Amino acid sequence: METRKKIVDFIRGFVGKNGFPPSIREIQTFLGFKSTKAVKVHLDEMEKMGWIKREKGKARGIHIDTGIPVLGRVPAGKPVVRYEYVEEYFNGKEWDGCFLLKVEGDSMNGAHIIEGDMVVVSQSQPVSGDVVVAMVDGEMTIKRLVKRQEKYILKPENPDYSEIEGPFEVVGKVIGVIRKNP
Amino acid sequence: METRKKIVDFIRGFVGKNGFPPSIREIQTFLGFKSTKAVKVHLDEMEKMGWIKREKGKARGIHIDTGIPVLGRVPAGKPVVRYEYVEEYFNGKEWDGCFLLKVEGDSMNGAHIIEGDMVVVSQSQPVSGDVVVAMVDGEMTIKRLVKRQEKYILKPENPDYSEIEGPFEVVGKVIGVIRKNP
DNA sequence: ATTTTATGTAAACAAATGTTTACAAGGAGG
DNA sequence: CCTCCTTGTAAACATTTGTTTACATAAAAT
Repeated sequence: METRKKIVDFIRGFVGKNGFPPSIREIQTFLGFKSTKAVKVHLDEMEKMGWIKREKGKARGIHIDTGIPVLGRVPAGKPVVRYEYVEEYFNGKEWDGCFLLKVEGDSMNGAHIIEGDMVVVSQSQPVSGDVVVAMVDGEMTIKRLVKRQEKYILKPENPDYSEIEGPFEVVGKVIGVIRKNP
Repeated sequence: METRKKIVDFIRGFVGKNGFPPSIREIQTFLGFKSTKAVKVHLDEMEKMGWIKREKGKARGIHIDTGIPVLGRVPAGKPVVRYEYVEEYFNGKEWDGCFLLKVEGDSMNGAHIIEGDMVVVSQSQPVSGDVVVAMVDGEMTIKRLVKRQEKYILKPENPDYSEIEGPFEVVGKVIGVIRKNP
């Protein structure tokens, strides 16, 4: 494989495993080089090409996209993860500052949110139509917030459940769903 | 806030923002300290308590759980992210080596996988009953793999679609689902 | 009151790590 | 053949960064 591809792979793996990027000498060792210079030249080039970003002078100051590669349409054949085709990585960065809540019960089945799912909750102001987490009688519940006749109500997506008009407090807005073993 | 809580918060934020952990001196500056010693003592203590892990001697060698905090049942009131209550962080590490595919169409609605979802695909051997990604006629599709009369077929969860018996190749197993704006 | 402990300052020290300079081997192209 | 470019070696150099030693201060414990 081409040296620079090897390097990005190595960095990505290293970060995934250790939580921090490798030093230049660690990359050197991985490549089997006998000097740091060649590695530095490669990194400089890779930075120029936008493959990585760096904090000049800082130890292990490499920024790299991490996360799960999002594959679009792969030109024929099995979609093997080839970084040439990856335009995007999913790493949950858009969910910074949020928290997860595990879903119990089936009241949101209609919205395709099922028991065992984890919902990503953002503590931002929801609007009518949003799925929200609300406190009702000291219990947390996930429902859709709907404005009806100048009043907000909680509407389950499952017709077996009834609407909640009575006092509730919106905790946050559901901006994502994670399911672990479908 | 207590100093050590401040430190974990800072490290977590720093890693989230920069992709690598802070140096001791950067933590020192954040805390407004005038010496690195106090920080080191705190880090030593935090390591002993299992809050963090470290690679001795390595620059920025701090390991810390990152990701989105998973809140269980919070004792009354709004679930504010207080690290005391967090036992778990979601960071997608269990999905290492997988890739994501965007779902088009509604053939998996019955399994609560809908258009726009991203499925996490593992290239491991699926068994009957698993949701899989398969190639049919050069097109990728998501269906449930079912064994029927000693033969494997692809079964959509949506009754509007028909089963596929004819030649197909299983690409991988769907082991997770991510939905961005429910 | 005295000791102990926790926490921090001050100043060096040593190791890890990024950077630079000088040079060599090999291939591409004129 | 010769030059240019790429890629790598070799050896320092400079900065960043973890570690250590000696001491100060305040609160808690005895």
